[in-house]
Parts: sequence; structure tokens; C-alpha cells
Amino acid sequence: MSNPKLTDVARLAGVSPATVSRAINQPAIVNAKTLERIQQAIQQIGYETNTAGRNLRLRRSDALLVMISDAPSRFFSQILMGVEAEASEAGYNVLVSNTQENPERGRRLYASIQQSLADGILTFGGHNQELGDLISNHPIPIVGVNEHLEDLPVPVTTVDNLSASQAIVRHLLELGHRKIGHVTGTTTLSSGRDRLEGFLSELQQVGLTPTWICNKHYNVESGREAAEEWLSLTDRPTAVFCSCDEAAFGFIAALRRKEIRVPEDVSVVGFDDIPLADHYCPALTTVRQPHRELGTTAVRMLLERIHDVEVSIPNQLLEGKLIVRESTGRPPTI
Amino acid sequence: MSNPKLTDVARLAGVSPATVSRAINQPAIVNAKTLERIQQAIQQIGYETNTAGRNLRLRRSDALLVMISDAPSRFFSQILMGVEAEASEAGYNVLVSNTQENPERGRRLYASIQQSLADGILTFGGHNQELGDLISNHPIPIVGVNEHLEDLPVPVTTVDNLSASQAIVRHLLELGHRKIGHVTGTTTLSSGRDRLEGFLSELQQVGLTPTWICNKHYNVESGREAAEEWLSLTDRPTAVFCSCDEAAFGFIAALRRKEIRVPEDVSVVGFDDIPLADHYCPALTTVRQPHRELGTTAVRMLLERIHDVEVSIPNQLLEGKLIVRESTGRPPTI
DNA sequence: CAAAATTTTGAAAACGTTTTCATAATCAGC
DNA sequence: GCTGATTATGAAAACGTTTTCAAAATTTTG
Repeated sequence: MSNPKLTDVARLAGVSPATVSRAINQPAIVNAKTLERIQQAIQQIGYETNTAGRNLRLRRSDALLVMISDAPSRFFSQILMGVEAEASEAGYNVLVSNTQENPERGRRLYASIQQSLADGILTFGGHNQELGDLISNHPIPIVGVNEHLEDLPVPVTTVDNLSASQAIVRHLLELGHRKIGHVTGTTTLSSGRDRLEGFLSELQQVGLTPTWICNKHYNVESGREAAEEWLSLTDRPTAVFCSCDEAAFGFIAALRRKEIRVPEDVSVVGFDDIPLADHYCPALTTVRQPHRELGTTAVRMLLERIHDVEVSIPNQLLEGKLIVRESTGRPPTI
Repeated sequence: MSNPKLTDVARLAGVSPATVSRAINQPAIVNAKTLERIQQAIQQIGYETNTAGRNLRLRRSDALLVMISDAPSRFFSQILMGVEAEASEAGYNVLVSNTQENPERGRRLYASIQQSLADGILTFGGHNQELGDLISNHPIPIVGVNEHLEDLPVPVTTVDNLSASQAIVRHLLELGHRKIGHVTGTTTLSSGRDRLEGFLSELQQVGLTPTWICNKHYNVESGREAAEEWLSLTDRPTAVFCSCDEAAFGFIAALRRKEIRVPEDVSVVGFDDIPLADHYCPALTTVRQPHRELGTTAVRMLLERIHDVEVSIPNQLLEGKLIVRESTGRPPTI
């Protein structure tokens, strides 16, 4: 026998389905006595409102779609937990889908959104090609997380990569470093470019030029490769800003194999503050990203968009916090 | 103006809605000519089938719910990607929800499942208290991932923690270690208990008793704490099996601060093979979990359950692979 | 070529809600 | 106790599909 429905409750409480619906959705406008009778009936019969019926009638889905392009970003799950918490707070469900870098899949996904699969989209990382034309044709509430979607009118929330990078450089300068290098992240992503720009601008501020710029990506291997390059340099920087903690780990580990010590021989800074950063050896100086907040902020922005399509929300820059630990110190005195 | 619907297509193609529905869902049974006309109409008008309407009629949701209890497990996102891939392959969407260790939330979630929010549940980690009574009252297709749900008739898929732990111990024995210790994971979880049991049984096999057992959890801090305890031991084990890579990292990092070298002074093994394991210094000997496969397997099991409720599927043990790297070596010769 | 078998289609009901509109019940004011 | 305002309820339509059942069109058979 199937689940109890609205009409079952109505019959039991001796009222019409309409009244039950009202009792559930706007209890204020129904008579106190009937309200109680209905609530009792709901209890007794174990009624739960059917999502599909409701969605069909209301023409919405009460769901948000988290769209990722391929591999999840490095702290994806933490952001996702923020998303989930904020969404469920507001009564929304969270769908996760991976376009697997396949534009066709992205398109299909986007199309199904319009058909009440979800009320809005949170896109993690860049999805430009896939979304470009779609967004202009059929505007759906959408918010970007972590990365800007260039040329697309999509509000995003990210950590303030620029300021954070500047803070890192400032920290290194204060320690006395003058020869500073940077292992970039993926520079096709806005975060990678912004961190690079922060690095460059802060150096310029004090009249310095970068000693070394190594174009890499957001992963451990990049750090290892960068270390090899660093080792081959004739004029080695005394401090290196790696664009993410993983890269910093790869960098440090590779150097240690060559008996190069951090921070005695070279200072290293990461970015992100993943849980391991504090427990690495040496504990990593890095910038803490407000992972969870990125998720909650994104959801808040998206809900505003959903409820009032016209509103133009500016991007939200969240502050990163420089955490000084053991991997940075004074430059070696030669 | 709203999205085109089935009837719009029907009108345009000059057929009834029923035929359009058939053209979409069972093209074989509709006349070739009409089929083509309908497909053309669909193209032209840009029709996408509406999820809510379909779900209501079909009384299903085409969605799977991933249920997590609090903090996502250490390699959550990787498993989730496996889940997503396999689910979308089969035409299912993936919902993610966090019960935040709140039984009431768990109950509400479970209830809403029945009302066509999702067709089945994947539970990550242990959810026993919350699900106990519910499962017996209202059986919903459900599959556990990573951890057994004790006393509940729920099939699970996990890595073969027992065999993997035994393999680790065997590896250490082969290197010549006789004094071996274990830093346990969370032993309220089945994985923690299984790894401990594998450790114990393999030692027993060769007539040894464990030198040291340190009850901890699955995180870095545990490793650090364990290191302190290790340092205070009078009879130190020459090899330590940490229940996860993070704990191993914490352990190694804390030891290094005391000038204890790995593997020269003590061998350390982890579990999981997180991406960083290969790039730590020393590179970590560990067991590789088939993260992605855990996700895909779980989905396959769940889909079977959804399609044939009666079938009783056995648990699926996936094999872990011992990866020997640099953190293990011969015991120190005193 | 008529009858029988087969294929293809359509009308209508159903899935479970919410909401409009109108009516019934209640209340306040005189 | 009557009128007008207010509050509380119900009947019915709508949301967009799928499917049953029967009828119409087509093909096969004798």
C-alpha cells in the first residue's frame, strides 16, 4: 500500500485537501481548531508531502545544482559542505553533477535545469565554453565559485587572491628576502592569474623584479617539477611562493631529497591551508581560504538571484588570512 | 513565455501527446514517418522533458541520495566522483545531504526520500542510530559505503581492510621487523576495527604479540599525539602501522621534530594512498584504496536494489593494493 | 476481396500538489 | 436582529507527463 497523500489527511481530518495544503504552507490563515485537527491527522497517518507533486504544481524544484567540470578542486568537499549546510537551511536540496569537460554534457545539464531539475546553478571552476551561449539565451540563476567566468555576466565568489598574494610577498619582504620566486597555479584560471598579479604588483611596489617565475598547475607534481627547475638555477631565489599547498609540499619534499632545508636554505609559502599544512614538517606558512564560507556565500548569492532575478549582485571577495608557520624564515646569510 | 511542453510538440507535429511520449520513450513502437516528424518538431521547438511532471507520473525521481553524517570522509570527493559518473551513466542524478549527526535531520531526510525525492540512498560512514528503526519500518533501497552498518540489513561496499592490514604487517615482517605497533583509526567504525583485527591476526600468525597499540582517530592530530606517546615508550616498536595517511603524516612530522628519521629509525606505513602520499618526504608506504571504484560499485549495487527490491546482494569487498615507497625499511641495528 | 491479425494512434485518466474563485460561516457595529 | 465586513473553507482547475483501453489504420491471410 502506498504512501499517504494529502487527500488521505483531508479525509481523516474531515476537511478538504485545500485546507490541508493551507495548514501546511500557511498555517496562519487556517482556523486554530481545524489546524490542530489536521496536524494530528498528519502525525497519525505519517504524511510527508510529495516532492514531485509539489514541484510540478509550483514549477520549481527546491534544488540547487553544483556543477563541476572534471576533477573536483582541491578542497571541494569542504566548500560543498558549506553549500549543503546553507542550502538545506533554506530548504533546498543539493545536486552534484560533473560535466566531465564535455560541452555536450554541460549543455544537456543546463537544459534539464530549465525543466525543473534545479532552480539555480553553482559552478565550481571555469565553465566558459560550455555555458557561454546558453547563458545569454536562457538566463538561469547562476553563481560561480572560486573562479571568474570571463566575459560571462555571472557573479562569483572567491577568496581575495590578489590581496592574499600581496600579503604573502609582504611577509617575505619583511623577513628580509629580496630574491623571491613564484610557482604559479593554472593561469588559465582567474585565481592563478590573480595570485600571479598580486605577487608581481607587490614586488613592483618596492621596486623589485621577480627573480623566478615558474609556470605550473595546482598539484603536487608541479611542485616537484618546480623544485628541479629551482635547483638548476644559477641565481636562486631565497623565497618561493607556491600557488597552493600541494605544490608547496611537492616542492619542499623534492628539495629535501637534495639536502636542501626549508626554511634555512629557502623559504616556502603555500596557499589554501589544507588540513595537512599545519602538520607538515616544516609546518607550512600559507593563506587560509575560508572554504566553508565560500560555499555558504555562494548559496546566499544564488538564492537572492533565484528570488529576484533582476537584482545584479556584485562579486563577493572573501578575505584570506596569512598563517605564518615554520616554512618561512630569514634568508640565508651567504 | 514558458518552456515548450509535450503538447506543444504534439500540436506542431500534428499528433497526440501520447504519441509524442511514445516517440521519446519507446521510439520502436511508433511509425517511422511520424517518429521523424516528431523528432523534427522537438528539435525545432527545443523541447526538453519536464522532470517534475515525469517524476509525478512515474512515481520515481531518477535521483540517488548521498547521505553523509558530518565531516566528509578523507577522500569523499573522489568517491563522489565515482558515484556521479556511474549514476549519470545510468540516467540518475545525485543529491548530497548532510545529516550533521542530527538524528532528527536523518529521519526527515529518510522520510522525504519516500516521497520521491530520491529512489535510493548511499550512506557514507556509519548512520546506525538514525537509520535503525526507519529501515525496518519502511524499506528503501540503501547501500553503505566504506563502513558497515552494524545490525542493519544494509549491503555495503568497502575496501578489504582486513587483508590489506595483513599485507602491511607481512611487508613489515619481511623487512625484518619484530616489534610492530599500530595507531588505530576510529574503532567505533568498522574500518578501524577491521584494520586493527588484520594487524593483530597477522602478528598472531607468526607468533608475535603487538608491541604497541595506540587508540586514535582518522586524522593528523592523532598521528601527532601518537608520536608523543611513541617517544615516551621504553620499548619502542621499530615499525608503526598508522590507520590512515594523514595520521602517518602527523606521526612522521612530529618525530622529525625530535630528530627521529623515517625509515632509518622507525618505519611507518599509512593507509588510503591520498595524492600527497607519493610526494611526502619520505614518500609514504601505504595501501591504495580504489576510491573511485568504491563509488561506482556502490551505485551499481544500489541500482540493482532499486530495480529488484527482493534481490539480496552480498557485500562487496574491493581489494586494496600495498604500495611500497620510502617510509619503510629494515629495522635499525642497535 | 473479405476477414483476421497486426500495427499505429488518440482520448482520457491518473500521478499529488497548490491556488483561484466563490460560497459559507463568523464577527462587529448599530 | 440585520447589514456589511471579515474570516474560513471547498470545488475545481492546473502543473506536464505516461499509460490503459479502445478505436482506427494497415497488413496479412484464406
